[in-house]
Amino acid sequence: MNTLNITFPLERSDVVSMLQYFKISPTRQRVEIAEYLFQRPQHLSAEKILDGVTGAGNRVSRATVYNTMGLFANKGVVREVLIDRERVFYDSNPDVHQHLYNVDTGELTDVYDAQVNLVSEPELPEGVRIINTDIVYKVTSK
Amino acid sequence: MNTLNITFPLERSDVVSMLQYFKISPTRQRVEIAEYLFQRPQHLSAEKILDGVTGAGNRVSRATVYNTMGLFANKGVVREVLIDRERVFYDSNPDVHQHLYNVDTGELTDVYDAQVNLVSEPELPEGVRIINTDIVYKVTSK
DNA sequence: ATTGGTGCAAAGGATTTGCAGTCTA
DNA sequence: TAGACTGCAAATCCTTTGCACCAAT
Repeated sequence: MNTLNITFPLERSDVVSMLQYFKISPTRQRVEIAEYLFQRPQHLSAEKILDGVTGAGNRVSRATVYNTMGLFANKGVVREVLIDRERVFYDSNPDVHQHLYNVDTGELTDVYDAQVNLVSEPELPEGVRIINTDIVYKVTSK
Repeated sequence: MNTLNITFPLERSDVVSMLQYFKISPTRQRVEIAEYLFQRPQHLSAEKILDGVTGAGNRVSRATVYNTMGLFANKGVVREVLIDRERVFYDSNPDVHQHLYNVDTGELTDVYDAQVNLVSEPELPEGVRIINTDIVYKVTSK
């Protein structure tokens, strides 16, 4: 069901393989960051990633976290989620899924909905192709 | 096809009615901002709105533009579009539509796709209800 | 040696906030 | 007069950048 067929949590050796698959050289910092991300499918901000990685006893700088997440998002290792005004989230869930965003709490959760496949692709302008389709249900608890 | 049945461009008197409909008191600044927004369906950043309104010979401060757009988005006058990392866009198009975002150019365009109605609503947690559903097709021109 | 990667601190830039002044019912 | 609104400037805070140092081929 997912492209990468990941079994969470991903072990270090699998992380290295994955990075190589994406043509990313597995430096110490990148591996540690990816290990943290792929403990389980999750949505994390750069700050949380920094905290998590350093909290696990590794040394990484903020700049490297930002650089690395930009790289990962670009290569398709994670998906950037721009929903919250405050910050960018990075999604380590490789399965096809949608998001539920609670505007009151700021909570972001995954939704799986098979019927969403019925969505037809739109007519595209010349020369462009779809990278991905983001579907976000904004909800309120009021 | 759209809730408000707007005919662009919206005239001043219609803008006033619309704001009242949304329970927003139509101050001079708010009316001028809304007039600018509803000249036609469009996606504008706060900065562009400020430029546009002041460029039309009106006096509005940056803070008021931000306050007003926050208010408009909250009340449902416009829709906030969070796609571009750089800034928030406000969408004055009241029709049901989706977005096409070109990651290479930063261009944001509307898409109308009837078949999208086939999307089923997801199962929701207790006590929450959907405000709206955002669908964004991210495309590349490479 | 050359290229790529990292880290620190400073810079950048959109948005928010505090607060005083203004308007309006 | 009270409450709502506006505007200015300062503050905030996420993210990017410049640049020196380090690593690996």
